[in-house]
Amino acid sequence: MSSIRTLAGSLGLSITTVSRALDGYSDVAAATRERVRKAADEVGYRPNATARRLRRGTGETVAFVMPTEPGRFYEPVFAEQLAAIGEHLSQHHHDLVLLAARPGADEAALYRRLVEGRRADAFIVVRTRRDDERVHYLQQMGVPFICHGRTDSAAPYAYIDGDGEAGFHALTARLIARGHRRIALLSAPTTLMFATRRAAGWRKAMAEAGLLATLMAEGPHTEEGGHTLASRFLALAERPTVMICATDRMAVGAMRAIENAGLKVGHDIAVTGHDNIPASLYTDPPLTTMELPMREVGQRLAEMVMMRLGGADIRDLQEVRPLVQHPRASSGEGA
Amino acid sequence: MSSIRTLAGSLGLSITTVSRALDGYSDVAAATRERVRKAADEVGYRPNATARRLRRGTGETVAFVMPTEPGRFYEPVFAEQLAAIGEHLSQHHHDLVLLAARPGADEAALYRRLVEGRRADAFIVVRTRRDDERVHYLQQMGVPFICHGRTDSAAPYAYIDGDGEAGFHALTARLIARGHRRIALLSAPTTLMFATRRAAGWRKAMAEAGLLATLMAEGPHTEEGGHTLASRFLALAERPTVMICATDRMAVGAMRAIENAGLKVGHDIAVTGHDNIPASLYTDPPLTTMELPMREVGQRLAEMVMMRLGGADIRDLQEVRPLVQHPRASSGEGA
DNA sequence: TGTAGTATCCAAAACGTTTTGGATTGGAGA
DNA sequence: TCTCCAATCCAAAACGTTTTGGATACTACA
Repeated sequence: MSSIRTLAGSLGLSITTVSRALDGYSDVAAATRERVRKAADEVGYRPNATARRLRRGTGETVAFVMPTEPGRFYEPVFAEQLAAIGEHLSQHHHDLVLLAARPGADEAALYRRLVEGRRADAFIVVRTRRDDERVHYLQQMGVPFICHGRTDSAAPYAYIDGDGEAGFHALTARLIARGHRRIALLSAPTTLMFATRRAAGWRKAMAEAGLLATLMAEGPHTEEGGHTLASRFLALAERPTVMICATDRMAVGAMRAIENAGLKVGHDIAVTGHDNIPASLYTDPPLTTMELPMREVGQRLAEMVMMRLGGADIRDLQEVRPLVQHPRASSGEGA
Repeated sequence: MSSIRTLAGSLGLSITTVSRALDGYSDVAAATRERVRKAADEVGYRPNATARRLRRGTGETVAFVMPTEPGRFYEPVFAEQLAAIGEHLSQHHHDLVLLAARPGADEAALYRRLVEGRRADAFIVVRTRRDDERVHYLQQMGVPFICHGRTDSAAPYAYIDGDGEAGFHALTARLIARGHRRIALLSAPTTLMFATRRAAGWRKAMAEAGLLATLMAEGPHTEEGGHTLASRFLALAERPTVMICATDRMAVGAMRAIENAGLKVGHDIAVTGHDNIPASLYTDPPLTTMELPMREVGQRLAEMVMMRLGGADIRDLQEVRPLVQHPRASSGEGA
């Protein structure tokens, strides 16, 4: 029944010695250690994770709560990131537990349940909002966490984020240099931090060129959202010559609206996105975009969680990464 | 320190009574139960999950191992399914732990670690293969699991699957009825069970119409894979008038290859896919596809796992679901 | 020979619950 | 008054580890 007990029994050793042999302590003879290791291998003994966790006082568990909105709103980006996080954490013998909740009451209750029941000893917080109650709560409870994205918190917190502001600034400046003047921004909801940052980059480049940053609208960051906002801009008397979209999914919707209006993307109107989703290479024409490589982010997120759990200082766990630009034909650039 | 102990102490009750009060046993007075409940609420007491699991002997944990291939190969479909599973499991106070491994040695080692260390008491197995060692292993160890997709196992196993065979059969028959004769299949690797099933449906419809099912090629189910296979078919002397793709991502790649060759999708050549990814509505023209709704599958998968853990018979947990067809302009159908 | 030091092992406590098997009390019925 | 039963509570065991604080035997050295 009790696994380490039977193993110890069959070897004529105490469970203490078996435990210490397998953990590589120096106070067990090399010969004994080998004997124990071999026997454990043979019977496929592996310490019961729950018991070890209880004794050690650590759950060895990191929680990832997916924000799910009602309706079709999944983030393709999550899958790749999750795979990277899971892969990396399991190398450190930690489990990634995945939960899902709609932002709001459900989400708050879930966080409380996880923290109070000690079901997770660290969190990864994604899709950060400008005023983010998840961050407030975790700070207040003193639970370690790493954000993917920034927030408007006064107290310091650990994060990794793509430099969306610099990315959109560079993109906008590039397009202005190519002669564009009426540059519209199709933004995601600005309660989301990433949308705010990207908008700031666009606005800054416009200001530097002495252009008015008036052509901005925000909506859901889906194909449909992009389609709706683009249609609105197309109806203008003086329509924009560029539509900068907050995400590739929005850009796909915008491209469709433009073509439906009998115009040619990349010729009559430039379109750009963000994320470099696989399909962006296969739109017609290929979509100009930029990205923060999700595998790397996932891996780094996992590393940062482990460092935080190891006691690393929050201030050493704040990273802003440059985005990789992919200029393509949808903005009259690239191949 | 010890949470239930302090709570009991502050109430002047034994920990037994506190525990039973919170669990709703009938041998504690109604008044006491209320008193305990209120006190627990006030101090935010929640039983330590690890301790409860150890005592109860159940990990309350379901594992989901994502198959990750090297290179860019994420499945957008996973994210939505995972969200649904996570949401549903957590209602039953179970955790979904997410791991990732490349099919092969890594994957086998991971399964062993999970099972032997009792880190999971049930599994969800996705992207099933015709000869699937994960299924063999779990059957042999007697660990409960549910497959998304079928496999060639002799022993019974629990699964939920879309009826890809019927779906591709219906689609092919529909296109034959519209006058098509040279119908090509752009298949995913046939080691994957879903690819085999879909191919079977296509082949059957061709046979019923007395047509030769020779135009078939297989490759990675990505945009690039679809592009490559489509290019190959376009080089044929007598090129196909339909390209049925195993997935929407392949279809997106195929559409691009066709347009690059100066042909018009939906007019010169019909293209179809499978998955109904959000972008499929926004390709030009909109992509004919079909789907097994992932939210429903995720939820059902979670339910089935709970039933299996509750001792339900495997034979009652085998479901094949019809696909929802979405005929659109890429095959000259729909709006 | 005695003693200190080292190498190797182990019994028992602890982690925070749930559950088992009573113990105690008070009231109803004889 | 005594017995029995129901209602309410509780002490202690158990879950399977890890860790603490020795115990034992052997070696080396004086």
